Amino acid sequence: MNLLDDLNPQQREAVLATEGPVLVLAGAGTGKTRVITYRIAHLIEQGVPGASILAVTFTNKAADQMKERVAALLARTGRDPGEPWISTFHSFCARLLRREAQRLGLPRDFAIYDEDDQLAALKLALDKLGSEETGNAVRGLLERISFAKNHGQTPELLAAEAEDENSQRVAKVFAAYEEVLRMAGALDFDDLLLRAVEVLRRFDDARASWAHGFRHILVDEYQDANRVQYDLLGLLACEHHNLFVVGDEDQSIYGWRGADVAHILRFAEDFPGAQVIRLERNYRSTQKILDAAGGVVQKNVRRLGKTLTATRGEGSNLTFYEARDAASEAEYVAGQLFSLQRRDSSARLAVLYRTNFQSRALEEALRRLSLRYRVLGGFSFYQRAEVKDALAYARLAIHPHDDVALLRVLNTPPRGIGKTTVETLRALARQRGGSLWSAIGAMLDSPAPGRATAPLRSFRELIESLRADVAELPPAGFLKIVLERSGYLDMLAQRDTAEDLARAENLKELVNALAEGAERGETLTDFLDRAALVSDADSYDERAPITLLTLHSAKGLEFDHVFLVGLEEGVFPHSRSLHREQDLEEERRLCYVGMTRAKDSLTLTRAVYRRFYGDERLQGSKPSRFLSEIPGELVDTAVGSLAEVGATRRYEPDPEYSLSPEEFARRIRRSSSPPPQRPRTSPGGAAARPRKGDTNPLIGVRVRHPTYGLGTIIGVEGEGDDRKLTVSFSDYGTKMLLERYANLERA
DNA sequence: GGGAGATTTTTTTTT
DNA sequence: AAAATCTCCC
Repeated sequence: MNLLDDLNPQQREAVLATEGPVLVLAGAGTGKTRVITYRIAHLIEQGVPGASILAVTFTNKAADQMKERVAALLARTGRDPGEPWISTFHSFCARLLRREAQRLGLPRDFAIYDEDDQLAALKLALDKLGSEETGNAVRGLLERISFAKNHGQTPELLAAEAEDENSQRVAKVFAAYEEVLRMAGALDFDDLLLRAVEVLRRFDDARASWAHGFRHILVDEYQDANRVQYDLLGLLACEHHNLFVVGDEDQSIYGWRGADVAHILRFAEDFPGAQVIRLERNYRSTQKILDAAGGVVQKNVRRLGKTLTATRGEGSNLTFYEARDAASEAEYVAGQLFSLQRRDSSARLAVLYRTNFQSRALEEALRRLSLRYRVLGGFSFYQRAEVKDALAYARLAIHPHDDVALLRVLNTPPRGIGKTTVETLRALARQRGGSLWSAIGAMLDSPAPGRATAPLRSFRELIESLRADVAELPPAGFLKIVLERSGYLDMLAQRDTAEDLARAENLKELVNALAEGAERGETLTDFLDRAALVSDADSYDERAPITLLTLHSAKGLEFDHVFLVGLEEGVFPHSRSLHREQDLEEERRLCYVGMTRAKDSLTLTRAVYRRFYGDERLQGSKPSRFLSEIPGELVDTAVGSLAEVGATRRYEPDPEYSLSPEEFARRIRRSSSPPPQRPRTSPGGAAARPRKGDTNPLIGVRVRHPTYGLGTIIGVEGEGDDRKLTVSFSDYGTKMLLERYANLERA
């Protein structure tokens, strides 16, 4: 049986072009993964050893899927798949670094810091600098550091070119952060890529041997490559030049993580002699869905452009539903899911949204109808506190100078080492320029015994004993000992709530997972790597009848019927993308990705009013601009929808909004467009009627702000110079302003 | 040192 | 609304 018979002419061309650089521009649903997997199978069939093939993806999900499919194809042809390297960029780099770590002076068993760890490390760094930053600012700093790293910056470089005080500070924090990681023997996600590139750049023999080893390199979703990943590919392909990349510039949705569409746009210049093959036959969606999605993304400027042709026929129109609020939006979606499922119990259905918080309303509605569903995202197993605690003990046993891990478990379970002691230890560590672990040693060696001496001593003994065991025992056995000796299980048993029971169960699960891993030959370090590198999206279960997921995690998946919810300005496109054209283009691509997940039907919904941050007020919204970018003739309005798709109705934020659904719908119908204007509010006017207990006459006053425009005062706090006003703006949501600075005028 | 209660923050998207 | 963080008191 010939594999090539399964492919169309362009796909076949891509599979057969085995020499030199190749760029496959593959629109959504055109068989991108198919081309990669068939190519791998074809190469192996041609006698290329599996181990000389490297295929990289961005997600574990994609990597797993690819492995499975390649194995299935080769089983068909009766070939032994050998061991092609199929993994994500990050786990490939981790693997490379495990072999090459010593060259860089890294411990062989370096830890991998996930985002939580990074944040904790950054806080430690800030603490060392005596900084006061909290929550918000810390995240921002981490982003800046990551950005710097991904653009080839070091703390020194950054400091050298810093022009203002702020940049100077970032450079300083960056340096302190790097020092925390260095001392902990840890690498963050960015480091994995950077350090792998460093090895290949600095050591000719290393580069020669890795580049020699991979005769064929294949890359999925090339549009998501950032600069470091691009560099890595260049280095790995430097000998054989057989670099095969597949991507779609219209599906580049990771710009915020450093992905640069430019890489795919100029592949042919970067790799001279590259062949470019286009796949434009779409096997997934109906033509109407493709045209609708195309209509949106066509508004983008930075793209190569392509037209997808459906092989599955025209299909039916999209559906639009405008609901009153998030709850009724969810109710509508749930109802539709219910009847779709009734019609065809094997149909695979999905609800896509921009941000995770939108899942809550949907979940409630689904549960009311007793629909079974899965939510992608949220807490993954490895992110649970108890799992992270257990793994932190393991990390400490391997590398006790890991401050982040140490702080995590120092007093978990409670053993009498509280804030004061931790502060003392931190001070000591700072002063000695060492880790907290060595500070514990120093403290215990000093003559003056304090209140925490005994607990610290027993903690030290605990970790020492685990250090001795970690080398001796199999991973699962070791973890069991960790849980017993640390008193973690006792703590859970003692508290004995339902939650603790579940935690204990999870830990059992973790021990099992380690045992299973060990059967596959995984070491404890391998397991820790995997725990750090898996993501929520990897738990995707193909058989689940209904899946709720974000647009980002939907990439690469397909469903029979798709519901895209929350199509409102500020939600999707996201409010933080509204002010930069390039961000908007990315949102538009995200919309394209979401729409093209659908095979048979696509329903778009939005809520007129939505609640944010558990605010008691509902915020009015404008329909997402994407709705008006879809050719109108492709969309039908659902029965019961409050408005047609094209209606550019505009709603004021409505602080006192409290109409019944019926009354609400009636008013909207009556005043079709223009919107249901509240009577102009004035102090004391009917519409400005304050809520109970609120007597401040300013409430309800309409004001104008120089940048935010028109708004309504909905809250007053404080007196005189420090008076703070909460104002609800039509286009910018609710803001808290210091009256003194806000420059407000009565409207 | 620890916990209860108050206060503040969170909402992009992921390896 | 829920989670994270802070504050205060025993």
